[in-house]
Amino acid sequence: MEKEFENEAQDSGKFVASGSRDLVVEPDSSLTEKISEFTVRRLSSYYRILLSLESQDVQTVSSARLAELCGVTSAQVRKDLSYFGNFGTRGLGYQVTDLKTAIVGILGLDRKWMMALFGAGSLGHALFFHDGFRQDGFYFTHIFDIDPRRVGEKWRDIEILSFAAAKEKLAADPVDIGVIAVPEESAQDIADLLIDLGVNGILNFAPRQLTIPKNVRLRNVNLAVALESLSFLLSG
Amino acid sequence: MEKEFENEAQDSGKFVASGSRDLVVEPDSSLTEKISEFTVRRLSSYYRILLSLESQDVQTVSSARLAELCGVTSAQVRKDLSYFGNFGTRGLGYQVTDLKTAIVGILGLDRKWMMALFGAGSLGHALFFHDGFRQDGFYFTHIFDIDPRRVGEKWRDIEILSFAAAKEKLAADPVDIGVIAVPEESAQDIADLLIDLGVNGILNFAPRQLTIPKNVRLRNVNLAVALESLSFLLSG
DNA sequence: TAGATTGTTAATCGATTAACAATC
DNA sequence: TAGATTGTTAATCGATTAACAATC
Repeated sequence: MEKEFENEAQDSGKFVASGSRDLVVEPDSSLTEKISEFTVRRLSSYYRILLSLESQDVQTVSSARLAELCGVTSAQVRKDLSYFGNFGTRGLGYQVTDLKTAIVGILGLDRKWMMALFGAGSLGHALFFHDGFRQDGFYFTHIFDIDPRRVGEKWRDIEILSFAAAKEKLAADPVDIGVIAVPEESAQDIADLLIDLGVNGILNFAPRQLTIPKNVRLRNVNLAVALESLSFLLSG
Repeated sequence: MEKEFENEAQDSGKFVASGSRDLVVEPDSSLTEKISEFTVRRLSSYYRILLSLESQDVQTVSSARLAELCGVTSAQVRKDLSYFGNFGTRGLGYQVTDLKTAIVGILGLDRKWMMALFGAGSLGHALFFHDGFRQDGFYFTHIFDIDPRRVGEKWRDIEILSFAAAKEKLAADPVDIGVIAVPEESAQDIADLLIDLGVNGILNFAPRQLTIPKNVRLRNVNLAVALESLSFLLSG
C-alpha cells in the first residue's frame, strides 16, 4: 500500500516575534501543539473512511481494516488514535459510529466555522461552491473582491463586497477563518487585514509565504506543487 | 523525520538496450526513486523564490538567504541541492539564474506537459483557467464531462466532450497527465480509463483513495484536509 | 477457554541539523 | 591572506513499525 501526500497543508511558516521583548511564549503543552501534521491528516483520512463505512452500515472496524482502506499500517492507526484516548475494544476493534464521532470532536468538526473569502476569481468560485466544505461545517459568510465589476454580484445569497468594505463588515460580523484566493501580490495585505481583525485561522492559496504572528494558524495550499511533483516523477 | 511518501517507486530497472542481450541494468538506482517528497516540495519552493529574485535582478544568493526566504534551514537547502549536483561556489553562493535553470531541469519544467481534465464543474473550471499551470508548462488539451448540458461548451478554444468520447479522443491525441476533478463516485472509473490508455501521471482532486498500478504516478490533492487541519488547530 | 485485537513500549528507519574541511 | 560559504559527514531528532502483554 503506498502512501501519498494528500495535500499541501504546510506548516504555518515563519512568524514574527510579537510585541514586547521578553514575553515568554506559553509552555504550549496543549495537546494540539504536540500532534504532528501527519497525524492530523491521517485523522482526516480515517474520518472519511468511517463516513463511508457508516453509510454502508458497517458496525465495527479493526485497526487492520481501517489501515488497509487508508493505505497505512495498523500500528499507525492505533498510534494516531492513542494520542487522544482509548476508542477501541481489545479483541473486537472499534465501533464505526463511535470512532467517527470521536474524530469529529478531535478535528473540531462538531461545530460550524464561519469563513470569509478573499478573491472571487475562478478559484474563489470553486471554493465557494465546493460542497464538501459545507458538509464538514465550513461556511462562507462573506466574499470580497477588488474588481469593481464583480462587486455587487451575488453568489447564493451573499453579495460580493469590495476589499475596502472588508474591515468594517468583518468587525461587525466576524469569521473564524479567512480564505485567501487572490493573486500573490495582494496576499500579504489580506493576511495583515485578517490579523488586524483578530482572525485566528488563515487558509492561503497564494503561492507566497505569508508573515503572520504565531498565534495565528496558517495552512497553505499550493496547487502547483502537486503538478511539479508529478512532472518530477514523470521526467525522472 | 517524516515519511509520507510519494507513490511507490517503481519500474525498478532502467532498460539499456545493450548489444545482443537486452537486460535490465541497474536495479532501482534511478534518482527520482531516492528523493523524498519533502525534498521535491522544497525544490518547488526554491524555484518560486528564485523566479522572484531573478525578477528583482538579484544575481547571487546564499543558501542562508534562500533558506530564510523559504522558511527552512541553510543546511536543508544545501542538502536538498546536493542530491542533484554542485550548483554553488564556495565563498560566493549560487547564481540565481543558473540555479533556477538547474531546478527547472530537475523538476521537469523545461518541457510542456499535456493534460486532460475530467470534470468541468467549478473546480475543473478553476484548474483550467489557473494561470500558474500554463506558466509552468502544464497545458490542458482536453476537457471531458458527464453532464450533457456542458458537452459542446467551449473553454478558450477547447470543446467539452462527453466521458464516452474520452477513450477515442485520448488514444488519437494522448496526454501526459490526467486531472480528476469529478465527484468521488466516478473517480476510480476515470482513473481506470486513464490507466487503460497508458497515461502515466494522475492528479486526483476527489477525496478517495485510487487504486492504480505501480508504474503510474499519482498525486492527491484534498481541499478538505487543509481546512480540517485548521479547525483542529483552532479548536485545540 | 481460545482467538482476536487493542494500547503501548522498544526498535528501527529516515529526515533534519550541526559542524567543519574544502575552497572560492 | 582573511572572510565567506559550499558540500558533506556525523549527530540528532522525530516518525513509523514491530512486537507483545493486556484483555475483550
